[in-house]
Amino acid sequence: MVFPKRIYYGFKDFQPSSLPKGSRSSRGRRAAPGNIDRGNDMFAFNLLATVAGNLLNDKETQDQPSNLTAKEMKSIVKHELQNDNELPKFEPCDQGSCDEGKPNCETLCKPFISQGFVMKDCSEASSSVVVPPVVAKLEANEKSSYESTVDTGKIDKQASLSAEREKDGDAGSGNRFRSDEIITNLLCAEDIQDLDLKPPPNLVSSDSSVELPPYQKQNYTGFDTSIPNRRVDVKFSNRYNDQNSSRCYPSDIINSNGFKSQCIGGDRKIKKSSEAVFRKVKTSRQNETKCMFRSGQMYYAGQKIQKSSFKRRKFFERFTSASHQGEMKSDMFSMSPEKSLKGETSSSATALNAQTLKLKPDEHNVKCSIKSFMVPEVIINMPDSATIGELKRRTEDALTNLLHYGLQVGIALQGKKISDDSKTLHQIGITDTAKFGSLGFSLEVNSDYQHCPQPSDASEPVSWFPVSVPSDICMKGTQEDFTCQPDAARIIKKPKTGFDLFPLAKTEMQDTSKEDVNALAVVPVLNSDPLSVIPLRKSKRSELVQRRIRRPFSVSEVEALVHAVEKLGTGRWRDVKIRAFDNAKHRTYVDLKDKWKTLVHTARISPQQRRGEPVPQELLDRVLSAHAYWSQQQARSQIKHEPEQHILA
DNA sequence: TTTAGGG
DNA sequence: CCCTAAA
Repeated sequence: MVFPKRIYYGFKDFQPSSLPKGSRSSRGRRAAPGNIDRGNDMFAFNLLATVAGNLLNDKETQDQPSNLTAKEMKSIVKHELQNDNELPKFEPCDQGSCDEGKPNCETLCKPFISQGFVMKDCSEASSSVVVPPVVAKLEANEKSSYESTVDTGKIDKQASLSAEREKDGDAGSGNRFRSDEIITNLLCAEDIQDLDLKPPPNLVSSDSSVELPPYQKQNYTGFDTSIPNRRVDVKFSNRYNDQNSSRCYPSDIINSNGFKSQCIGGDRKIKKSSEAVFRKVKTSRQNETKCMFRSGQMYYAGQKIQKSSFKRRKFFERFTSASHQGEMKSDMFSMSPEKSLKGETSSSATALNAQTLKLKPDEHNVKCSIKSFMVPEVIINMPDSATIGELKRRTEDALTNLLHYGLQVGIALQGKKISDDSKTLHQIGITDTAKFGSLGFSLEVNSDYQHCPQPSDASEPVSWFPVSVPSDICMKGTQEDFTCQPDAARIIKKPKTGFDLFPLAKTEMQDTSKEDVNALAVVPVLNSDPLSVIPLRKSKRSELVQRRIRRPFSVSEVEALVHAVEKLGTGRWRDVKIRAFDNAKHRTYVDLKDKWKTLVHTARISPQQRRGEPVPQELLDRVLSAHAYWSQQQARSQIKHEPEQHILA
């Protein structure tokens, strides 16, 4: 997967009068396309996209044998995500677009965010004020140059798509402007401050609900030439308008964290199009507002982009039609069927793939290239005095956290979710005959997120630490709402990357209520539709429930377990749990029972056969003796009771 | 829900 | 760790 390391933003004067007055139903979660909410998804999305894009890193292609099961594929993808050691770098206002000598972009952006960026109060939106969307568009300033980068066989297709793009572009030309302008706008603090972000009267709503735009539809075109250097970008366009855009990432822009990319014609500016809808809501708590990020798409750039181009394709209908309300629309990604000779692996295949997926003779290879991910809805609660930088880091925290614990990978084929993880790619039809672009990846919230460790969890490694920023982060899942105990998310795991939380300014810390200081709370998104609140495990998609992460027992845990079992015996796992693991929320009594089972087994095998962290022999001896003792007790009690029952009978 | 045991 | 019959 390859994502741009930086995303550029530009602000364009909004045009309140031209904004349609959207209907605002009480349910309000899904607004009709084209309503007043259009626009600001872009910013929200890009915030997320940038973070996630960086998190996801450059896992560009994956060579998968076609007998790989969907489950395995998901596992691999997730593994890729989680193994990404790159520091998330969150740059909603890209430094790269700020010329030297200019004030830093956080300062520039602050007036923007303080005026209109923050939009929604999750809890009580007694009245809402709709802020006109601030539209940012970065338009392609080249489209002809890219043809040379793609296989000739695809030229025709691209040409036709180009034509379509032109057509659509004209339709939306009113909002388009050149990237140069955008960047200029972005860089001019005065301009930003001069923006009149006050909403027009007709956009003030007293409705108690806030209407949110539906998930963005995506138009996607991607041509994977299977030649990294000739990789062609995909393009997304949100549903609000079908304007096209394309982008090119000059090396000096994209380069970040060692990520090198090249762009022929490096003087050209990045091109991209997206929107974001922001709304402002009066909140009960003054000085605090919440950012609500709707899901969006991530843009990506190939590692060695030489040209970029956008073609369009009506692609999302499949997804939307097949999608359940509240379900995150599938992402796009392309797959290029690719036959592999025996033992041949793609040079871009990751080490993981290389060692995990050994191709058998005559096995077909399927090359998967993830083009983008959609990010589940995230709501971030923070004071409006916060700067963009804080928002960035807050979002980083949230996404980092979610990537570690809350996200799983979903796979869809032609818009239809693949629910059977055991099916192989071949069985599903993802083989030679796979149609280009028919496979979708998505990031989803997994139900086990509620199992995130708690501060009281004594068995948790010290790497758990309280988040030092006050924030509430709501996240809406893909298929199901997920909930997390409020304090369950007050800690996040410090990434191995050494990613540090930003220190909040003292003044701001003081302004924040104590209750919030250590809260990185994942709170359930209020769902106005009770019918949609369906327990995950009881849904038909139960197959999608992610397996809990493996958490090997530490020696100290084993010690506690052995001690408890010595005391209580082997048939009272609930008591063992309460006695020794009451504060280890991730250890269920079933887990303890299973662990005991494996301990007994471990104790019986030779030390050479044992794996994992070695358990002291002393403990294993105690396991055996305790097991023997309680087995005997159990047998005795049966002998003792059976006659009684016989007598009673 | 908890136990017990196979997968 | 998961799944689930049985209690």
